[in-house]
Amino acid sequence: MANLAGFDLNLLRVLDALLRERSTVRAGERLGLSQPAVSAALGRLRHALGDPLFVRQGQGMTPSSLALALEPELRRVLQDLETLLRGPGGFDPAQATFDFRISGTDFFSSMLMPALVQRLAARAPGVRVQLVDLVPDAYVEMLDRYEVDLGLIPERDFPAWVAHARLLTCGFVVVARRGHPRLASVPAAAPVPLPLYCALDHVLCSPEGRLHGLGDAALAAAGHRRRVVASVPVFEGVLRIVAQTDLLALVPVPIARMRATEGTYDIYAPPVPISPVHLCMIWHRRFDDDPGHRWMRGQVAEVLAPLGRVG
DNA sequence: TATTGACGCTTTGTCACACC
DNA sequence: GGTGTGACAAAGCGTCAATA
Repeated sequence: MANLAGFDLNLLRVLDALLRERSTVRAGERLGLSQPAVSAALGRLRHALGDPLFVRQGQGMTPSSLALALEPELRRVLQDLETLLRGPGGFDPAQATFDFRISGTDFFSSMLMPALVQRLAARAPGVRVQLVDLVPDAYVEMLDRYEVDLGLIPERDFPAWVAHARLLTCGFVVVARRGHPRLASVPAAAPVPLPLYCALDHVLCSPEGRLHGLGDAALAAAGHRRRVVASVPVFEGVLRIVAQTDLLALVPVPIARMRATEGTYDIYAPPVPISPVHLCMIWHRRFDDDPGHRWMRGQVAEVLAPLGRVG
């Protein structure tokens, strides 16, 4: 392995870009270098670390086991270096250049990303933001493994090393396709009669692929049950299914309202009270005082603030 | 003793091209 | 379509002497 005295630390940025892109062409684009420059840097990395690091496979580069093993620590070191070089309190969004990964459902793809991207373009053009799918039951671990910088999930208990802040409280409504034959006598926005609600089939959004959710718990508390016949991992899919079938769905108020003007479905109140969900952002405490991270948390909170308590 | 400028070597970049 | 390599150019860096 290399020693620090003779090692060019810029090579770590190249290794990071190669691990992210798995291609010398795309790594070059990410770094602002030509493909041959990345190839040469990879050659120097191979020599310094005594490992091939990447082997060519088809039209891309596959990392070696050593490259994969280095990845988490490499990200941490680069993050620390950025923080160090930025200096205390010296964060300037207009000059900042970093990537920020957020994990969340497609709720945030609709309710957060458009406004957030617009903000970044105006205030921090060098910052790139990525919304990545929630990996079921691994939200917290992804923070620890440097796979995401921020998680957007329903509030619950978190480990001590996870910091969190509540963003909004979100109620739920029932949606059904416009012209649903069984709901003709139910006025829009009125509660769906409980017997009818339980008699109809349902679709729900579950990134984990579950066939039960909040609605089932609320019904069970009232001594009733419904039949969920489908689940999809995104709300967009739920709304499309609702619009094209006789299924009902329970969806967050902001999502329902956002698409209501399209006229493909109507909105009703749930037949039983559904406890609102507190959505929060979570991050690793090692980023508590990171100026860039703190600034991004502020932007996310500000974008979602107008939704406030909905429903 | 610290700073500055000249000089030369080394490193790293791009371009063009061969190869897989 | 993508990677690796040779030729060449530019920039960076260390050394050394001159100077304040």
